[in-house]
Amino acid sequence: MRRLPADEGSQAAGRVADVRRRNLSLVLDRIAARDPLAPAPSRALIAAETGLTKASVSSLVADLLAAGLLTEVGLSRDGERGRPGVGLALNDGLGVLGLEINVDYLAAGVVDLTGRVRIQVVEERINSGRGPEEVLRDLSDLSARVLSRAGQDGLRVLAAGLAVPGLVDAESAVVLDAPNLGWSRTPLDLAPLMPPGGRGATVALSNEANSAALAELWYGHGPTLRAYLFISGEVGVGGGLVFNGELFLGPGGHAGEVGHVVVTEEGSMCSCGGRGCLETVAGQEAVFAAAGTAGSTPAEKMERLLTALGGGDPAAEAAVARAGHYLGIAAASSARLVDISAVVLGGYFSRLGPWLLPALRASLATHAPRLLDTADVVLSELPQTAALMGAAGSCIRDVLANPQELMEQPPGAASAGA
Amino acid sequence: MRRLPADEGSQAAGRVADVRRRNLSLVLDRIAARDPLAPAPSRALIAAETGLTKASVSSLVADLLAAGLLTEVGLSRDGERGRPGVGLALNDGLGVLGLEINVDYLAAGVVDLTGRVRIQVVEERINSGRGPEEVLRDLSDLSARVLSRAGQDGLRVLAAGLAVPGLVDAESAVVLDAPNLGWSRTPLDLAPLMPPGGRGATVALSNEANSAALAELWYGHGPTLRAYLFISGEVGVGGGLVFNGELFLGPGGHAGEVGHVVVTEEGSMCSCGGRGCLETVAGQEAVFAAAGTAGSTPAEKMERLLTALGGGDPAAEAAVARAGHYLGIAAASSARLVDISAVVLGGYFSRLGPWLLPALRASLATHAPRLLDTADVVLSELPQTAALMGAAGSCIRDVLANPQELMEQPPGAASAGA
DNA sequence: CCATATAGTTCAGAACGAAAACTAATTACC
DNA sequence: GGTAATTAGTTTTCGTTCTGAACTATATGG
Repeated sequence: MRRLPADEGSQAAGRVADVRRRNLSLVLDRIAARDPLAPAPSRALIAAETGLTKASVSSLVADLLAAGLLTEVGLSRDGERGRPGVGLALNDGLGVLGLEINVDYLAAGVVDLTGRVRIQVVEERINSGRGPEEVLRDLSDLSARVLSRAGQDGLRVLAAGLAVPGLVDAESAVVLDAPNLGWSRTPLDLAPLMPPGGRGATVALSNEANSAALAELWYGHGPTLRAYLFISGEVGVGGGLVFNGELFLGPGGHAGEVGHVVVTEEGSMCSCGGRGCLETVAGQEAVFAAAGTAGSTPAEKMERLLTALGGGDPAAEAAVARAGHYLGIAAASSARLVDISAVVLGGYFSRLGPWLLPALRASLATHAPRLLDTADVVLSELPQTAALMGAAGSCIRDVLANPQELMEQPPGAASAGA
Repeated sequence: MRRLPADEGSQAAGRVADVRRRNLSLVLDRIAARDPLAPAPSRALIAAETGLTKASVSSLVADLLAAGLLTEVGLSRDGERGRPGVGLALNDGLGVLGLEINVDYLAAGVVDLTGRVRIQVVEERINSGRGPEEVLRDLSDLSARVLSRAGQDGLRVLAAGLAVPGLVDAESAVVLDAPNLGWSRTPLDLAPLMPPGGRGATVALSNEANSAALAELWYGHGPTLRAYLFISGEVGVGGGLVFNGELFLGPGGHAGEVGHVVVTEEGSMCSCGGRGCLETVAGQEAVFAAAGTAGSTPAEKMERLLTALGGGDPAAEAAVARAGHYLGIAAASSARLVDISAVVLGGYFSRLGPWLLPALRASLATHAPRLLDTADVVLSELPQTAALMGAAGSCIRDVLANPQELMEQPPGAASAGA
């Protein structure tokens, strides 16, 4: 019986040092997970929460302070007796660069370790049909502007992430298929986008819907949901599956493509070559066509559709309800296959909520009756640049999960790029 | 922003001893993953494969030998120069009990640590409609017979697993919903089924399709597949998702319910209360009805259907092709949502292969055109009791993953149950 | 001022894997 | 047959990490 190579090396030998890495990350997580309004946790509190001894936490915190990841923020007085604890917080002088290429805009921003978007620039620009070199040049300019402002604000930028509207291979930084940009099997030269002095070798490439799903996890409804399917309505219909606080990418990295779930047997041809995909009945083009919405750009059509809906236009209402119906079918199937307990609608779906949700809920009730007892359908409340926030957030999680990489070189030493 | 309780304690503090547990398990895995025909690996080989030092492997193996999990099996001569290594193998005097309750039979068996089914008894008996006490009593008798034979064969039985055709809550040993048995929210008293002297507190309860999917992983096509959806055709249609050598249960433990993926908008009512579920068009009843197959039991109908198919009966062929068509739609949707690269058909589907596969492949080609380039549709070759093997296999994996539990008490000491 | 309570540090101890030196067992070659 | 070469496995020493207990530090309450 032949076995796959992946079978062999899947597990690495455990070393004593791994325990340190895990516990460093554990301490950081306890501090990062804290509600910003709550008082900053002390060493003693972290010890009690994690099960580590006070001695261990002191040692771990000392390392993290030395690495510059944490800062001590005064005494935490709770009015109790005894020595007050010293509050610990993530160093908000550290941040990561988030980048986004979308069909009709480019965006760059810096998010600090606490998750606050400190700097953000969006540039409207139709990118569909433009070549990757051209687009990356523009993005690089935007990035340079943002990084310059970050320097002025005293922010050290550690890593960078880029979200694009298409399937990607993150390892090799290749856009496998981005029909709405017209890119296919397009390798991206991301090295020039890497902020100087950043740790790690390159910019993390991700799918836009996946990143938006993660933004929802960290900055949106995520903390109240255990498992959800994020459905992103842009020109195409993308998605992301989040389970237990983690994005589920699947073995090949392409999970969550809910836009190509089959929802109707006799559907029209999809850009993926299939038939009956959700995208063919709930994508922007399909809805605009069904509603009879005219306009020169997607944004313009969207405004007109909203106007028509506001005015009670029956064709518009029917078109959106039809999209909701099929979204419900896709959600029902997804819930059964992967056991999600919520659906979050993002992108243009979130603006259509009042007209979309009734049909979606009715459809769910028909096709997965008991699901609505425990599951929820909610609208995303994140801004347009959710994908940027998610791409940055991934980098932040990465830093917090591997703090030792920052500890090897003293925080003052700026690396000299080759 | 409210956070879920699960958010808090999800990570446990790392301890130095965890490294030991992980490495013990790593060594066991290297030995267990070995092809039974290949020579038994030596300490030195394991060291080279795992990246551990020879000293560490020696120490780990010494513990595992002392715990009775491993045995030394003579010298491994490869004709090379140098001192020959001592072959290491799993102790085949240790086994686990696998149990299965199905609609028309009960089964019990003992599988040893190497994965060989050493003892197995199947008792045909229609269980639908019978109460759980009655069924468990019969199963207990069967189990006692099997355990007695195991004792005669010198097999020590460490743990037990039970597969049932329905949704389960494994933690609380409750069958949430097993429509084909007529059980709903039925707690099972599994303590009496636990083999005396076994480690662990109770019998692991699992879903039959999930367990069959795991049996496929360990004893069927699994080793050659990276990620697959197992679709089990019994009275109902069940399923299991396997990624990277692990069953994906989803956050609530109910993932893989492919039988209730929506494949047709205007389908008939399903037992789950929904409409258009795969089960309503590819379940046994639907296919028998469409084919016009008569008979008093499902097994009898199945034989007649196969006879009709063998004779070229157009109604039978059309009925099975129709099932294949909808299986293809479900597979296409699943592939997009969770990025599987193969579909394995089990249960009664595997016997219908020649008539099912062409329609299934055609349907996949229509709805997910590029998928067949990289993905595969294969038939399970496992016996009827695949779920039993999978339930036992889970227990074996559990033992191999936590060998320290066996090391605390010397192998001779039989525990006295309360 | 002193008892009490809580926060945080220091230090010895145990568990573990890494590295290197060592012993053991076999083959190749003269 | 004897010796060098080669590979397997063990022993010893060391560094890392967490734990637990003792200790210091800093607050409140009378």
